[in-house]
Amino acid sequence: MSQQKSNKPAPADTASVTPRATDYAQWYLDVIKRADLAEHSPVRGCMVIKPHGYAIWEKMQRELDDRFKATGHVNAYFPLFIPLSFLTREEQHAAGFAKECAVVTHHRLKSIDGEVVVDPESKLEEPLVIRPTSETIIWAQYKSWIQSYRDLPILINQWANVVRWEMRTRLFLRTAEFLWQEGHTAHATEAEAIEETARMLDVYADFAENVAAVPVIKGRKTEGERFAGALDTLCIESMMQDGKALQMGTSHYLGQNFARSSDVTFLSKEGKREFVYATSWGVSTRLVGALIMTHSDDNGLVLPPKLAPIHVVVIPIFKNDAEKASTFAEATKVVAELKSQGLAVKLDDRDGIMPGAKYYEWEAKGVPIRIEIGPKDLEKGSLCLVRRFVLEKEGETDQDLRKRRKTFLPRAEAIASIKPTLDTMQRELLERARSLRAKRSRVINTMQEFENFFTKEDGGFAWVHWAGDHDKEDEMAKRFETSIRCIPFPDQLPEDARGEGQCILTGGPSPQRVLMARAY
RNA sequence: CGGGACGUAGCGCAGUUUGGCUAGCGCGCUUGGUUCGGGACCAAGAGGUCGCGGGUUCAAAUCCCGCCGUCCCGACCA
Repeated sequence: MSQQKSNKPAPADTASVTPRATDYAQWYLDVIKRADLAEHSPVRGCMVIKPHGYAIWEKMQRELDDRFKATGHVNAYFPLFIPLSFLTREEQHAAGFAKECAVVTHHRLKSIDGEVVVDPESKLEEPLVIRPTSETIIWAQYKSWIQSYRDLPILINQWANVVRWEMRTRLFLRTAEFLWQEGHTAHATEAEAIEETARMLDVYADFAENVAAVPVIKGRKTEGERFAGALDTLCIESMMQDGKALQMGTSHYLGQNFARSSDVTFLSKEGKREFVYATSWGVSTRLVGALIMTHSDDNGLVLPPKLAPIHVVVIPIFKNDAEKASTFAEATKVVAELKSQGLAVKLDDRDGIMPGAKYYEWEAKGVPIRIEIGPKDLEKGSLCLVRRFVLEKEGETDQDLRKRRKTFLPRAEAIASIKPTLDTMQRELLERARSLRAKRSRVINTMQEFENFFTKEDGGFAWVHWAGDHDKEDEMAKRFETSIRCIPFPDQLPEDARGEGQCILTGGPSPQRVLMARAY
């Protein structure tokens, strides 16, 4: 954890790779700032996503969008404003979002004595809610699109912003306005909709693990944590470096609730009039927060290569004009060769900045590989490759770690090694996150163990048998600040956590363990 | 929305208790020179509605009132 006295961070030598939980919130903000990802806007609870942060989100969008297309979905766009009466059609849904809605009530301003105010004359007949999610407005539209089973399924995704007026906000994790994608599908049968719900959860899990290198537990929310208006909410849960859980994505089976409240019916093959079955699913810019809290270290952001807007940064090193000319010439060539391999490469040709300063800067931004090109490399026909991170070895000092990140290779070999190295880094990040999660996961059989785990020890993921009801869940939440993150699918349980047992609270029979943890 | 802390140059802060000279410091920025393989140095320079509004006073960054914002802790949550 770097203690910053000025805006110059502590030297990397003093850094530890896994930040301590107590300072975690501060560390998190520090990484965001140093990586230049985002900042608070003067607008209440809102975030400005800066170019580097947005570039990462764009990479995520593309990876997700490709997967949506591959599973037959198409993109569309629906309005930002939801008439109040639409939102309240589905009772539970409205109740769930009631406390966090921004509402537009007027449509005009007026100048009174040189001061611009809301014109009271311009009051809307019906208030417009700024979408906290789009189920209601989309289903109002689907009504006119669906008459026959031949119109189904509708498999639509929307990339949009939504607003939820949260009391307390944190950059990327919870902001008043956030960017996301929301899929809204309509089906003729229950089975098809349920299948879609599971399919999209798998898409999210695939993205999380194979692109973001964030290992996830797939499971089902308890009744209390279920999406407002859904019959079933599936989710992926991941563990951050401080042991807390983060919900990374949800996929809801909505049954016929929204079809019923918007009166969307169709004629089946058999000529029967039925309500349409629905799903919705979404992930948000919170994923960027997950990325930061899963991989980064005290030197700043660490990006999985698949989400890195820049794969390689090339830094020429020189002492005089002659050296500058020769190293730049070589650097330019190297950049071109790497680009022709389809890599995103940046040449840092800024003048008057010490090479060391550049190293720190690009490391803070999470660029996976740095290539240094100096006179010695030109002489030897070699390149100096430095990886953003390598897997730590037991008892290794920061100095050793740093040395091990650096390799000198003959030029051709170096250039050929970039892609495989990126692949390795991608794999190792997932591996590292998995092993951290394993270290902080515990099969727990008694309340005493549970209490120790979350009060005396650092806590993490607790696998416990649970048969308590809703109130008992709240009780646990009050006592330990933990919640049931999900009821995992059976194949998601660690080997030693499988099978039936007794509830740690009531002693009643429990068919399987659930995942309990503190959460963001 | 409740409890706490804070708001002074792009960033980090001192100054506020006890009102008083032209509002300071470090980093960053600009220019020139020397530097350049892990955060350079010297010199000169630019940069301020002291969060906003009102009040007290000969005089307010400093005292009083109101508002706004940020962070931390609760309740709410992707």
